[in-house]
Amino acid sequence: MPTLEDVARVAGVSRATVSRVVNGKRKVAPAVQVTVLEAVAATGYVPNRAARSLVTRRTGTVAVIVSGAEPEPEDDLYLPGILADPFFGRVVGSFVRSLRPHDVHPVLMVADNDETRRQVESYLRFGNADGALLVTTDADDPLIEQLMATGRPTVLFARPAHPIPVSYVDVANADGGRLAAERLLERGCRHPGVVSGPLGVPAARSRLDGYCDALARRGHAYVPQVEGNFTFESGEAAMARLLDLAPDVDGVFVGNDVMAQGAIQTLRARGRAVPDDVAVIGFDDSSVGTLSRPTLTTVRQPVEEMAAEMARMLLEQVDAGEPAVTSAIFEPRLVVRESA
Amino acid sequence: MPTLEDVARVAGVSRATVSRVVNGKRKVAPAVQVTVLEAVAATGYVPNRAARSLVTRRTGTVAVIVSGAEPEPEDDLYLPGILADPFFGRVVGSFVRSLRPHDVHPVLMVADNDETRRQVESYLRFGNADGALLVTTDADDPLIEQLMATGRPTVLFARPAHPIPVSYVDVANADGGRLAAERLLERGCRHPGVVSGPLGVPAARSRLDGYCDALARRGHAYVPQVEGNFTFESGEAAMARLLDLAPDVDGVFVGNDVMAQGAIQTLRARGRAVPDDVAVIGFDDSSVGTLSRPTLTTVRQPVEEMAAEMARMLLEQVDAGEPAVTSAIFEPRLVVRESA
DNA sequence: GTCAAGTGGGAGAGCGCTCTTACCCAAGCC
DNA sequence: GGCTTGGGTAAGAGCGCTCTCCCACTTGAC
Repeated sequence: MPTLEDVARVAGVSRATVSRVVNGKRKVAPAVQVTVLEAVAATGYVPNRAARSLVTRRTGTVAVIVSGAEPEPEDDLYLPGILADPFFGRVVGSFVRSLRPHDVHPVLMVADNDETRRQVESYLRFGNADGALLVTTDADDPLIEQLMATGRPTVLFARPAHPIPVSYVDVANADGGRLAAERLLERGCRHPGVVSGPLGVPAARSRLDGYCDALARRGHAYVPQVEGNFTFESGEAAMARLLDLAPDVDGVFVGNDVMAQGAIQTLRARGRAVPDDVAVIGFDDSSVGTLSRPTLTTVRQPVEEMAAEMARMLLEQVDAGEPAVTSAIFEPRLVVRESA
Repeated sequence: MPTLEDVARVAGVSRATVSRVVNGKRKVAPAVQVTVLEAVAATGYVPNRAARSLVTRRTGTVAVIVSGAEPEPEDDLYLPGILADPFFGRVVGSFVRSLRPHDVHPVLMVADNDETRRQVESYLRFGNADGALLVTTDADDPLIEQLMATGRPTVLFARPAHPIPVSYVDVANADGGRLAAERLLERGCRHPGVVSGPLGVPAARSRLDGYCDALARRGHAYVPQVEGNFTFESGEAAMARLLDLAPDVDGVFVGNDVMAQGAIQTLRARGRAVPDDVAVIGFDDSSVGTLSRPTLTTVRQPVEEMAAEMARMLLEQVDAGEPAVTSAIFEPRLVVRESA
């Protein structure tokens, strides 16, 4: 494995000069630069990350932390639900793509209990990664505070539940609700209803509020509303309750796609055609929406763009050498398919 | 940040002794050991990975490589399909869990074209990771050979298409086909058919063969058979062809769950009740199977266990200091739900 | 022509760790 | 009693890199 020393010898200059050329730090005479570059090519030199990291205090890696409540020991699957969600892969894939051009690599960590949270914190505190990208299912995850305490740059996916000086990206959830409302009205729905996510989750609340606001502006003072918990089964059950509450409902906005599938199932079971009798709009544009019929009209978060922005923010902070507090909010988009 | 030096000073011994205690390499007098351990606790010392890695030539990280054909620039999603598959998260989550107790961390890399494959190879070749865990959708991925060439330990998920001296884990695909056949016969199916995956894919072929073999043993000399390509749409289309080919079919084994969803959709559209008129069995136990009605009976790969075994194999090879060639085959399990 | 300022390159000191070598000292042996 | 033996510790040499001096040289102004 060739070292700086080897390159220096071949190029007939000192180690320091080679280092300067490789890192482009200080001015080097063009002629020397060419010689060095040739020597690098000739020897096949690649900098040793460990050695560089030892002196620069930079690792060239960032931690991608997947966090959330401890999983239930259901079946033989012992992982936080988010890992089994296609959303996870989309986010992570986008991270990889965004970091690669900067020669930064993501180290994956899972934090699902106090012990693992502590490990993650210590990993960062001791400089094993230059920063953290946190994807958590829990808007007031204790890990957020712990990461702040390490002093490393950190960027979250989704706004934290409580005000904390930390960077994040998020989608304009309320606007998503508004898009759904407008679409339903446009289709001619006269009796819109809603199946919201758990109202303790800020995102779920915003989607609901945006939806109801938009409807109120068009004269719908009262919107029958039931609450689910983002699972298929809760979607089935919530839809059943909604039908009991408002039998004449002809359009439903559902807090996420998985629940929307459940809702459609209930509608089918009760003999209501989708979208002709009842139109359904989901949220997320997860792949389940295209793997069933009717295909699901949904509100899409630009997940890949959001993840790319997280990476960009983080690298900026890492370069600056200290955490900053910024945010970016992305506009959701209505993806019209068959269900509404 | 405390260093070995600091600990040594507090404990009143030399750096070397502290190092010995921390790494448990050579015998140290019990009394001294206690003193050192106390000093470690008092200072909050944690070894610096970069410094250690510089001298040991070990990084304490392994590359988790997701590979496959270059994705189509469809919509604004530019990622290999596998990343958006829940399967990916299950595998990766299991890696993290298995590596963590050994203080090894996974670095995620995506290789989807020649350029990125080259980068991954170079990353490993230059010792930035101690080994590689490869999850590829392409059984004769060129990356396999490239990884072998780096001389780093490598373990694959799924047997490579061509004989190559490399370690892998796999599921007994043929046994999965057999399980499906037995289940259908047990239900009383008289006219079993099959929608296979692409026959160029070894796993798809084995599933088909296992299924047909088991049926042949029970007198079903001829099994109507059509081919799909693992997508929902191809499942819909293949099922339609199968119905045309064999209108009396009353049980179908489908090469994966996503196609099975498509098949069920076609059956429903043609007025065949599932499972009463036609029973359907999928393969994978992906989450889509529980997000629709009827829920899908399927053949489950023990993905988490398989991934854990990959990690175990890799660590063993890393410890041994050189690649080895071993394999482990896991038995699939039938998960009986509503569709068969 | 002289001197100050500016520019490019070299020397060398570490970064924090491991590991080999050498040393010390107590116990065992003839 | 002097010697070996061997466990246990200290000393110090790097691992490959960056970065801060510092020196040599060029340039421009007076």
